[in-house]
Amino acid sequence: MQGNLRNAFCSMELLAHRLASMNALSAVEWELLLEPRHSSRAYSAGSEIRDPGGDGMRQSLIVSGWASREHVSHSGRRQLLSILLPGDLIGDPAEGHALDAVEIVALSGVRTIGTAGFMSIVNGDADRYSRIASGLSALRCGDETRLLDHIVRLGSQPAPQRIASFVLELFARCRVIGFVTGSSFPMPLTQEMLGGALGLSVVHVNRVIHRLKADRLISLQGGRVTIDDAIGLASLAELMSG
Amino acid sequence: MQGNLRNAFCSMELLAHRLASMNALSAVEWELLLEPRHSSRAYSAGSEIRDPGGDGMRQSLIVSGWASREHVSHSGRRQLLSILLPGDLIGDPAEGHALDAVEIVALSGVRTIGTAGFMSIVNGDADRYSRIASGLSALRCGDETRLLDHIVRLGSQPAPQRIASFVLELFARCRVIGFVTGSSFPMPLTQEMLGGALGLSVVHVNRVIHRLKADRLISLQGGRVTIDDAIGLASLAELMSG
DNA sequence: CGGGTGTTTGAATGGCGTCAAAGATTGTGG
DNA sequence: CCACAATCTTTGACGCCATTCAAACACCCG
Repeated sequence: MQGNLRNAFCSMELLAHRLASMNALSAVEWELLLEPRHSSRAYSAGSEIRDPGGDGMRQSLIVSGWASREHVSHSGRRQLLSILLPGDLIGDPAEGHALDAVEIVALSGVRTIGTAGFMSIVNGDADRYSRIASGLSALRCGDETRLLDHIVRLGSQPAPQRIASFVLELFARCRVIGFVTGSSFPMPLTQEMLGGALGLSVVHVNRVIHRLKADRLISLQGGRVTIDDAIGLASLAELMSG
Repeated sequence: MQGNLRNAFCSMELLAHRLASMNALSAVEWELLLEPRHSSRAYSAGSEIRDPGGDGMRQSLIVSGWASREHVSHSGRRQLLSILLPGDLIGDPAEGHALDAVEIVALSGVRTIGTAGFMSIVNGDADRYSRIASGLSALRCGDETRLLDHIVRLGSQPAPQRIASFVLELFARCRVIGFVTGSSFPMPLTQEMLGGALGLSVVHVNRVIHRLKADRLISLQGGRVTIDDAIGLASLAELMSG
């Protein structure tokens, strides 16, 4: 994987690895996935990831950077509905999934590649690309699971548990895409973004994080999280799919 | 519709009306939908709606009563993820939708009819039943939208707004299935269930409801909600799909 | 070096949960 | 039909979790 990292910014490598880890892929499928793409696009932190020309560019794959689906309420409050990592897919708003109709914002600098062509190829030959297709639907299912987890977090957990379970979710997702070194992973989220996702104020996020650090559960530095006590953190989090 | 209500307990009439209101259905599709079913099953309040024999009986349609998808955390706290009304579908847990893998509990007495056979007929002849199929996928999309709304509620709204937007959601859903008379509709939910759905304690639900009544926004009596000031309630709720 | 963004801390307020107990309602069996 | 149990609703008191306001502090970048 080391050598392939060079291609990470113009290929679907992360997606391929995620799919392969669920279902062994055929040679033809690998070929389609690793074929170099040229429809890359860059977004600066804070900008919206949209489909400017209606040409399907919203249907894409995140190859680097973090983004989030979010809802801005009438009062101006921002609720982050879900976090998008490298290797995550952004679907077509017109395709009948509510998740894909929501505004998507780049949280850090983000680079994407279009997947409209790829998707139509996969859907056009259901036999040849059956493993990819089933893998894609499994990824969707994972998105839905995270949505449910988030409801449980917001509805029934106090702030420390919310943050703990959220960090563990991000940890697990980063592990799958190979972003974990040791027991630490990058988390380019400001405390304001964390608050926006978890329904907490910036101030309180800060205080709770400090408590978690004081309890030697996690450490934070330079945009990286280190999980110092995985067992303790997990027993604090106690979430459904944890 | 009056005369058909007699059949409501052994047919898919409510579902048919929901589908027809989105997409005009062909005669053949109407025929399939209104064909009498015999796989009815009854659940008492509080019992779990499951698939006892693995014979697909979990895949069903609610014809009467209310149910909820819920998650019971390790500490015993119950979080209601979504409410299921008559005319709502329960999917197959093995079919790749996280929502259908969650425990479902009857909130009141519930009657269902199996839909496994129906679904395989629809999926087996995509041309003949295309409007039904697209309608079913639209219903799924609506489920997903409600999930997102719920995240916004739990994450960014104080108790009065949560209850207001929740009541308005139920009102809109009841209207579609013809359960609204005047500006009131049945709501067989205890305040404890409301709290479980909205992430609030029973006591606080009670207090906030009283405030809403004092403000002449809603009234409650005999398991029915009456919306006294729709505009005021909506302006309080301020939700994304409201 | 200065400005902007993000982090940290304090103090005060209030929303909401918890505990406890008393009505009100429903349903059930004698 | 009444008595009783069980469930649900309502109310008060109290305390904590979390928000808000405010300001100081660190960091990054031009």
